[in-house]
Amino acid sequence: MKPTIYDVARQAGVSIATVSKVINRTGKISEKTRERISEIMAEMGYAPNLVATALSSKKTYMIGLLLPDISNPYFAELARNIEDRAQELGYNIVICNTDNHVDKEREYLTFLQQKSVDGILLATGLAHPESLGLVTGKNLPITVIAREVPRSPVNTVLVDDFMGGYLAAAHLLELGHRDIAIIVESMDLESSRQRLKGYRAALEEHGGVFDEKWVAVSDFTVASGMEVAGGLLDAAVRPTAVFACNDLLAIGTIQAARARGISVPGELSVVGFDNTFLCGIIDPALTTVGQPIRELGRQAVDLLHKQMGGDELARQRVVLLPELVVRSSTQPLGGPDKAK
Amino acid sequence: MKPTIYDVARQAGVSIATVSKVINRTGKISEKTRERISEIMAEMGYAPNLVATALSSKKTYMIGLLLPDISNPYFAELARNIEDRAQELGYNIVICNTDNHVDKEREYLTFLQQKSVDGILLATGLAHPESLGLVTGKNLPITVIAREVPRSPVNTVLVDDFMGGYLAAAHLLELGHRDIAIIVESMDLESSRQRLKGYRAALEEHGGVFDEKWVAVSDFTVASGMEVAGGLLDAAVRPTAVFACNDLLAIGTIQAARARGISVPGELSVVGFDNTFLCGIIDPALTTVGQPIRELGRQAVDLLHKQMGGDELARQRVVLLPELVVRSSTQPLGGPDKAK
DNA sequence: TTGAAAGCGCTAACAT
DNA sequence: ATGTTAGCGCTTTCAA
Repeated sequence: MKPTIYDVARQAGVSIATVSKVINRTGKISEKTRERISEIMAEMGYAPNLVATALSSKKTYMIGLLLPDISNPYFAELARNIEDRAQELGYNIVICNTDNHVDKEREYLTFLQQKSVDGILLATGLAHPESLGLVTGKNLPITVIAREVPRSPVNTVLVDDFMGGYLAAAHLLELGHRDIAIIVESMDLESSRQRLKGYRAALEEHGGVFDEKWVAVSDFTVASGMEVAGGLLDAAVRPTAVFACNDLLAIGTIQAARARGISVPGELSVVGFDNTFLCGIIDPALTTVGQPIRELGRQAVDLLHKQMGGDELARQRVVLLPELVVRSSTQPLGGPDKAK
Repeated sequence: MKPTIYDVARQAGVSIATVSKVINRTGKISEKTRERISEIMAEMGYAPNLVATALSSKKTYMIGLLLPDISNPYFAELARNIEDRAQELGYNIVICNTDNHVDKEREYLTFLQQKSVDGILLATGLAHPESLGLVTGKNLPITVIAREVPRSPVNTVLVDDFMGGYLAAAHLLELGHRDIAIIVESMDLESSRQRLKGYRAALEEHGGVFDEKWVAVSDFTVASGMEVAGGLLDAAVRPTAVFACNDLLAIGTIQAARARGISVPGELSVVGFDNTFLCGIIDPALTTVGQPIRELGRQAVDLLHKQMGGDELARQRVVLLPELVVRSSTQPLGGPDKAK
């Protein structure tokens, strides 16, 4: 059997309290006994049972991470950065795929609480206020990532989606495009609404006119992006540029264009959102609005960490700024020669 | 404060043992009291503290998953399937990114043990026998995924890499190719060696000759695949086909070809390995050797589950079969017209 | 500086 | 059918 603190104490001829103190570097212990006990622990191959520690100290050093689907590159990259930072701080990450289902979300939330995770990182879709209620108030630290939760006093880390939408549209407008379609992921997401608003603002600011016919809604898969983009491209009047609200949809759009013999960026410019590694992999390389995924992950963990530290800080919202990353999927209307 | 089993017992006027029994559906409890206690628990919003449960029952319902990098699509997809199955069985997954570093691997391994996870899923690279020793013997259930660990009595789930290599090469040979290069991920991996052997076997079986000059070694990134493929393509005599040992490398190969104005599949056929969702996203769509990722994940969890159930089953190795998935990145040597 | 002892919240014999 | 009680392995006052 694995040695316990009792075994160590007996072996060293001291009490378990003393051993506990050298383990945790708490209290006052003479240099001599500290060393002796340390040696003995090493010899015996002793390692504290962290479940017992958790029970008495009420800290599990576990963080629950809720996201729609870890196999989605955006979330995979996010998860990676989160885990890295958490690890640095001594925390483990428990992943929970919700598929944006309210039930799954709720199920995980209650389960994680029973497991006494120290905090929760919420990067999943429909952060229904009701679901949030499951956590909020029960003084379980939580921070929401990349999701705006209006009217809820929770810590949040996100990118400026409005600005992102603006950047994408402005880029296309500057290239001379006027018939710019936008494909949003879902109107249920505040981030989608913000990106749409940003797109609209850019349009109007540049003397353009916002037209409902250029707004298409899909879900978050390549396939649905392809389908929705197809509808746009088959319409009587076809857009010369498409702003897809995430890279997957942008890729779907490119595929839809290819299937119809429409060249990108020759006849159609495409802008994505997220700047996942996919952008560099597809052809043409995708111009996109880059989210600082790494920072998003780190800041979220840091913010949560503060809360978990008992820091009764006022709830805050950290807004990171997106950045336009120009690659090869966009070009001036009418071709590079006629560049404005 | 959250109610404990004592609160419930007091409220119901019974002993905690009775409450425990209705929680766990163990022992004999009259229908009446069961219902009454259930109601009371619901009223009080009682939920068992799983840390305490874990301490006394010695089961945490946590599984540690070690993989190189969750942001790699292959592992992300694997992780997704693993989490799904684990969730069905009531287990949570703790992710650990090792970057194939022996130290990180070791660190996580000891840490997970202290946290008393019920089992470990090892999908990380250099499963050094020594590292394995950290777990093996300490009767911590473990199963290794997609990694062959020679001479170690651990449960394993993997695909037949030899067959995979064979399928890839045979496909190219049947298309008439003779100058077929292979890019392996790392010769340290048994899977790489097996794929290479399969490739070689196919070659020789088809009357070809194995030539060292067609074997290139890279690591597991798109960039390195691109670089290594570049070397192959710039050589005096250029291959007409490349078998890359994973999709990322295959994509790198396609990019290297594109950068040189070499058309794929026109002048160069490319086959990948894994069948991640990337295959359908890039242009041309990638012909690849498909791993049954979903099955891999599920079977691994199931196998681990048996062990955790105390099933003293003999160690076993489950070998799943790969399948060739033909898409658009391969074509007969000399063009589709001259198809053999 | 060190130790005794009372929890933490639950499970599981063993009694009743 | 229900209750008593001794742990599980550790933390943390409070004494000594």
